[in-house]
Amino acid sequence: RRMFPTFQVKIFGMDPMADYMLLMDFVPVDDKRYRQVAFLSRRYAFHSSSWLVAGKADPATPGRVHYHPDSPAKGAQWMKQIVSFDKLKLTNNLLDDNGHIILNSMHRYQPRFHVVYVDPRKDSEKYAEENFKTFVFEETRFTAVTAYQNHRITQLKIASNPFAKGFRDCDPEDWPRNHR
Amino acid sequence: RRMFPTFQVKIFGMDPMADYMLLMDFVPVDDKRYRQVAFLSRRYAFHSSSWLVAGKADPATPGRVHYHPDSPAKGAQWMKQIVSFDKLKLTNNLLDDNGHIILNSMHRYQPRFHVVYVDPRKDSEKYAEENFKTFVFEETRFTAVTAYQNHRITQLKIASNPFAKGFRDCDPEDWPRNHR
DNA sequence: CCCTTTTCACCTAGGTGGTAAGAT
DNA sequence: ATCTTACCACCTAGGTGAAAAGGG
Repeated sequence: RRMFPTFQVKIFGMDPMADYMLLMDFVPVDDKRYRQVAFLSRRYAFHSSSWLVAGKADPATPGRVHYHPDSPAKGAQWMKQIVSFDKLKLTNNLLDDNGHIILNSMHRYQPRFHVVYVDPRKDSEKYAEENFKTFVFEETRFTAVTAYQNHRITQLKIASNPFAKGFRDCDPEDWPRNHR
Repeated sequence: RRMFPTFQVKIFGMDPMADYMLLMDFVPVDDKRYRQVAFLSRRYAFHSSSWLVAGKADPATPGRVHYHPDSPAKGAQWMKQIVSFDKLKLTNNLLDDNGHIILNSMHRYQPRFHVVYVDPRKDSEKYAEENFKTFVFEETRFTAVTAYQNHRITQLKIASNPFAKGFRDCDPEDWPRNHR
């Protein structure tokens, strides 16, 4: 499924006339597997708001990368507006052949953003190191799940993802009019 | 609206490692404007199956071009499968600002297909002429209309365009089973 | 009369969380 | 008990010709 909210960046400082590839990958934050504990009251099940360490991380195949579908493009094009990775999809299927990013459920991940300068020189492979720059935003870390473990996350997504509009109690557009 | 059926080409003979831009444009077939004649019976209106010349063509602004959205891409990528221009859209709105191809209704057009080799040399502008090749398939000529003038064209489109499935009398998939 | 514009029901295509059943 | 899978109703987004209304 798609990652939501979408990873978005505003880019400055590129050479407007040069070509760049933009891509993302995901690295494990730690070597742990997590789990949730549910409290059972007489009538409802609640999930605790924090994660417990459940043991050592599951083995992972080498991480895939996701190229932004507009790659390659000129610096001017990338800088013109916010770059959105909304086509990026995550899966827990180790045998996936759709090119989606494979993550282990109940593990913590750090999204990474990479910029590759497309070097026009013939022996560009030699300069791979210097034509490559990685950006990490720690606030984008998350725990991968197959089902939401926290009701407030569910509500946040229902409220903000247009495709989940069918689960909203009331239309946010009407809120100022119908409520006070 | 989209052009349907879609213009599609199978490409051979490119340099697999070189970059190419693929694009289309439309040129008038002649300097004429056409019209239809309807026969009126007691109960129905019929259109004749041929076009009458109705005068000299309307003035036209310089034709726009449509770049295949995958451009630029490597020769290997273009040759791998049939290239389909299904995103190309036509309009009769002279003030269109969606980048669609502008055509005059009731005029005849010849689609053209162009291949541009992206020359890596610094002074590539000098070689523009030789890096450019145009292909014309006369069987793709058509008359632009705002409403279909021929019932068989309508039926052909309803039968073959998935988006018009709602107007089909019976599902072509079921045909061998439900009919004989 | 002939053609164009606008709106509409009906599709394709695909992204949501809910839910129930399944797995360990 | 905890997590995963498969399917579903309900959305977004947008491509169809029909039909009615409009224009010259």
